[in-house]
Amino acid sequence: MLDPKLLRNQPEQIAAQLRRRGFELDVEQLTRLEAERKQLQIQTQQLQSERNSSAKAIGQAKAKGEDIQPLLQAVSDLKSRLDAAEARLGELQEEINSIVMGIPNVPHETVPDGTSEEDNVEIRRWGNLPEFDFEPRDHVDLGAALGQMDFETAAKITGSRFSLLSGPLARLHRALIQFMLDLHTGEHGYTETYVPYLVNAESLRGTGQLPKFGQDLFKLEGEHEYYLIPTAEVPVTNILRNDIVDAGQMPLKYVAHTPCFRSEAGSYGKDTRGMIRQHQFEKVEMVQAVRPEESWQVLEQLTNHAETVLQKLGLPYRVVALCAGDLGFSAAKTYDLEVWLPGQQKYREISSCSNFGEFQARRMKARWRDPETGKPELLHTLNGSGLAVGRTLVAVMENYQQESGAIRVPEVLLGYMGGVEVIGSKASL
RNA sequence: GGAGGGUUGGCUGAGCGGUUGAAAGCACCGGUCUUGAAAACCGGCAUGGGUUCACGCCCAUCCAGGGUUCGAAUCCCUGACCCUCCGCCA
Repeated sequence: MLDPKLLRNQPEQIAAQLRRRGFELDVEQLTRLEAERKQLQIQTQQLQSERNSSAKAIGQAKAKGEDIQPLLQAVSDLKSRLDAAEARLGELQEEINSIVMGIPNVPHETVPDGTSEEDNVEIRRWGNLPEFDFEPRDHVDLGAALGQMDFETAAKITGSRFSLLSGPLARLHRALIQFMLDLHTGEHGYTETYVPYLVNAESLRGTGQLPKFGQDLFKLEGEHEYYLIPTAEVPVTNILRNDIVDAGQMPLKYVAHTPCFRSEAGSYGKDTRGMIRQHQFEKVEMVQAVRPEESWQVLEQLTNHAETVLQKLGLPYRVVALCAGDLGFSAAKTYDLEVWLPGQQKYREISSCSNFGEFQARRMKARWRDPETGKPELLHTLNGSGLAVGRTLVAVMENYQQESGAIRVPEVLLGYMGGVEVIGSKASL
């Protein structure tokens, strides 16, 4: 949520910034509603003030034993006028609020211009692309040949966009999770958290998935209005909702592994092959809550934390700055990490690291006490995948494949693999 | 599933329907004292909104939403969440 004061006082400037990301702010409508609200609010408050003072006068008169009938007479029609004013004000505020909740974050000045993925800007590359003296296969072929990745059976159990892993490949998947958590807790200073995988609507509003993107979510039927989490960002960031954090505890750094559930509505026909785009996938997510003045520096650090995972796994990648038009709803700036997939001969997104500034914090009233002022102030939130586990598995399979179709286990994962060094060798079966 | 109890400021915790936006304690900030610190003492200290050049003034907020009333933290209804006991259970 943007600062309502800013929205009120300089709507044109904000509209210009939002236009960069392709969002058209109806300034005329907003200023009209605001003017109306203001006038109505003043009027309502005057009536309330009148009610309060007359009620007080009646109380005092009664205490002195005076006759209160004339006073009661005087306020007889106040109530109806006040009720009407309050009702209209409430409607108006609701209307304004629903508009404001639907306005995306303003892109940071360093975010490149552009309207789509095509305009994203490559920042840096790491690693050498693997060279094969055979035609590299993609993870679907590799997995099928191994007999350890089975989309048909997953479709039987549930439907499309689910996967079934087995044997050493399933273990490799788990090993990646352990490795990532150990790395972020052990070397990057994050606190491991275990969180609910079902969340309420308020939490989704806090991080920005609602009210606009309900169609991307799986919603439970039944007694409770609960949703499956689309990312750990939702439960982890909402730890701070309605909280005031002591300055001494900052920065707060959380890491969590969770499954993520996405309906992928509107992505029909896109990435239908393999594990790239699934309704259910595992992700290790880093979340930070920091002092406002630190957030831009922290975004760079957090991105580096995600990069470290790829570096340790020896997976070549590039870092891309999303252009304004490609930014997510709540983000002020985002770096995507794209890993090299030999099977597709392409870089594919494997992590997304964003600074949300105070956008999420304002929605969820996540604050910290600034020792300078002694006042509670909005903190800044950031998060990044560290990493998407399914896609990392894909990347490992494709980059570490052998001509035989076997998969060599990356060095850093050996300790998690119970002695398996090559998946698909006789020894692993 | 059954029966009770609860939700008040950063925290703990009082609160007869009428100067209660809210006692008290803790925490925090400032001051006195002290060589310094602690202790003691004095003072300050909720959030959001409106208005003012400013001092200030006004409005809202005691889980949420309705209701009763001239007036609600306080009474009534509904809901959410938490706790205790019983039952069931990984």
